[in-house]
Amino acid sequence: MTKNSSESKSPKTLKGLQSEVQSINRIALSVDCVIFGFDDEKLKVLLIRSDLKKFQSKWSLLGDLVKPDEDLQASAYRVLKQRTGLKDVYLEQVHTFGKINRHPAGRVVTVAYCSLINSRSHRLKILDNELHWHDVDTVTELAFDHQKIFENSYDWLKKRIQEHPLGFNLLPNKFSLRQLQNLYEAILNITLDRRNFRKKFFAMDFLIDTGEEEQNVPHRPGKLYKFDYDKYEKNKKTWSGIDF
Amino acid sequence: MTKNSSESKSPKTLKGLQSEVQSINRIALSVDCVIFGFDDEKLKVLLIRSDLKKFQSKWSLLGDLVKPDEDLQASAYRVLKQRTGLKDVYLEQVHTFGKINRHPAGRVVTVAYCSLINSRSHRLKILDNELHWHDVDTVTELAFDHQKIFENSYDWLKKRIQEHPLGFNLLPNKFSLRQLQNLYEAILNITLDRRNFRKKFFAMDFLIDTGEEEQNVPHRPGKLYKFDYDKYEKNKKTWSGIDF
DNA sequence: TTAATTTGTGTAAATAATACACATTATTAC
DNA sequence: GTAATAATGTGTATTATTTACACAAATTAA
Repeated sequence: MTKNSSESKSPKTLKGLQSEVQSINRIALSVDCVIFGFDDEKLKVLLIRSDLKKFQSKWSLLGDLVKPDEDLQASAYRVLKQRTGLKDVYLEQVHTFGKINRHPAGRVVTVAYCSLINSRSHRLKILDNELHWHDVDTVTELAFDHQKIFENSYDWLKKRIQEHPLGFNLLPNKFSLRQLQNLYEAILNITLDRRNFRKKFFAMDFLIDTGEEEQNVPHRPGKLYKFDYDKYEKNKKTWSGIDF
Repeated sequence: MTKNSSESKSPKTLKGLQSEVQSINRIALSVDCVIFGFDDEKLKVLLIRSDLKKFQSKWSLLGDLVKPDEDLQASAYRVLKQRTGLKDVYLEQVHTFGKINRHPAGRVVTVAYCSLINSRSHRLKILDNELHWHDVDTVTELAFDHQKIFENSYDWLKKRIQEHPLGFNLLPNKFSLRQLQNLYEAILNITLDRRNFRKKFFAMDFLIDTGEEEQNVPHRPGKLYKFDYDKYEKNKKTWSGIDF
């Protein structure tokens, strides 16, 4: 194997390295957002029709190229903002996909971000019929390698939500325990015991009783709770080590 | 906000996209490997003196620019191979770091990989005194943003090793349960009950009794075991959802 | 042969997870 | 306005998992 300059062990000048960084060694970098929403008792993911002719009939994740003067995460927030009109939403990096031929237009490495949004608040904004919420269990054959990215992100979410109470990001500010349980059941695709579920969440002690109740339900109304973000942020570290 | 071509919603030709991908929108991409080893009852990480003058006195992770025709993971394997002479080692992507000013030579986005190697097998190869194993608890002030990358990777490892039996990658092919326990204690920085530890590992049923025993120990010799990689691979999916 | 050191093993107690039923509160239909 | 419907709100017994803990056996070194 021949040694090129980047493998050499002699100290480099900053200038030398700069020319390497600015050389042909550059690659297009994109972000793709897997945007989850929860509505109608179902977990949804926001997809757009591919704007590439080759994939005309296929759906794809929302993404864009990262600009050279833009933070990676800022880039993901930009995509979110453009497509949903929302900012200050939950967003977390999941994985980077870099197979050489994953994109037909050339080498594009993409960083996948997972976002959770409360689909009530955004609904207004989506008038574009090229943009659509899909039930997660009907998502198949996305464009590019987006099917794989989606599946990894959904697996990631299933796991992550069992370690951290992220679900609140998918619910309205005030929610009933029934809504919360429906959410968990939809994401994990299981049924849960109501009493044990309630016991578990109360034990976590992140629910604030708003004193309010559900309105206009054809049965006994449930209490409405808020999530105690402050308390969660404070206790987060002592829970479950990792937090990027 | 002005719309540029990548934000337009009209279908694109492949050619149009190609020019975007090949345009100024390109960024230097690197991989950085956090290579863990275990020796002398301590968890170590392999570091190299920064080859950049600005960071002359500082240590850094092992990394290199990704080549345009190289898979991301292949790139990490290349770095590993160059530095340790080892291949077929455990390697997994951890996180991508993309702050604008993280690198003094310009915009470089880096993908961090975590690698676990058995430091016995490699030791031969490391004659370069610019390359050194550091106790993980003495690693401070690495070059670039490598301190952060290291800390995230170490946190990742602590978590990951409690969900998957990765530790075997850090041990010789045949090992005693004491070695295995020392490893877990070193990584997690805790002490464990010997009987419970053994019970737990035997219950997992991934240990193969080799019929051999330790040699030349000044006390009763322990049995030597091998890790059943095949069995682990088969059962992996049914355990713990995610697997990238 | 004795002392020192580490291996190998089981059980009881505490904690966490699961299974399960009925009274209460509201709406709707009659 | 009474009865039927439908969901909320609550506690306990059972099971499974995790933790705490002690002594005999094997080897080396003195």
